[in-house]
Amino acid sequence: MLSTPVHKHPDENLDLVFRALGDRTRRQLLGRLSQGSAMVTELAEPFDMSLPAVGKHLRVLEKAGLVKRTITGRVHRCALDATPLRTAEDWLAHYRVFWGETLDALEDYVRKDAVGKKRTRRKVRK
Amino acid sequence: MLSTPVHKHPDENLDLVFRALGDRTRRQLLGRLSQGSAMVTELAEPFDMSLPAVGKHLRVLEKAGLVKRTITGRVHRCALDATPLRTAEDWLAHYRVFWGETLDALEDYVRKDAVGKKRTRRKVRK
DNA sequence: GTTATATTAAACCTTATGGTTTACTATATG
DNA sequence: CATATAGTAAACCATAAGGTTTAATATAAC
Repeated sequence: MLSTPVHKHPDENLDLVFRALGDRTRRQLLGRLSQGSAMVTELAEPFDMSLPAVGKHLRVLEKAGLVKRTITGRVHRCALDATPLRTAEDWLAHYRVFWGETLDALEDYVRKDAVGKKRTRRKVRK
Repeated sequence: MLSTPVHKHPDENLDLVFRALGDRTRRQLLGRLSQGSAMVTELAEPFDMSLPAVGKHLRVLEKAGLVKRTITGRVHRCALDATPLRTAEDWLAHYRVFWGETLDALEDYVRKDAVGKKRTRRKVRK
């Protein structure tokens, strides 16, 4: 199965996602995938690294839920699934307050949140 | 020195930050620090883990630039520095487009993409 | 049916991680 | 001075990560 891993601890998911992002190669793979799905060989081509190595990276991304693959015959087509990144960003959002041009950022956040959840606009207190 | 690590590759910084975030304990430490600075013993107290272990986690966070410490006598006071998180969020921001109830976002993306690549509109496969 | 292609599996290596315990150092405090 | 306190250092251990190479597997193409 392995399609969308659901974890007991919600944090476990964050572990997987952040750790998956903690590698340049994997971030590049995601970057590539953000422009469209691709088969493993295609994905591996730009890297100075063996195919199995890239395969492993893809599995890490898959386990983090960031990549979905569809097997058709002998070709595995990989596609980006960004939803876990949203969880990551949600976690980061708590810290936005601490890094600066906070008024804009906060407004931004509120706006997005309001749109996303169809919630009555809250006051920005502070 | 070690105060603010500057890395040759900007990506190296992202590696450190994301990897630092990829551990529950360290995220909890950041959470604690987000409510105010604290000395190492205080930080270690809630964890079922030896003091040196927490010390190591703190050093990981420090190397990622997420924690700053000021030594006064024998006590090391640790404080959150969230600026690297901003970098992380900036990276993530590129993917916001992919996780939304994305009509706006998608439109946004398509517009930007069209401008950027002068490419014929692709199908949104799903 | 044979060969080429796409991909994983397995075995292996090296270094990193996350934890422990047992020193050790330095600063407070009685 | 003697001792408690705050913290790191060092040595050690098990497992995970990131890579390699050499099979092995399955599908496609000739």
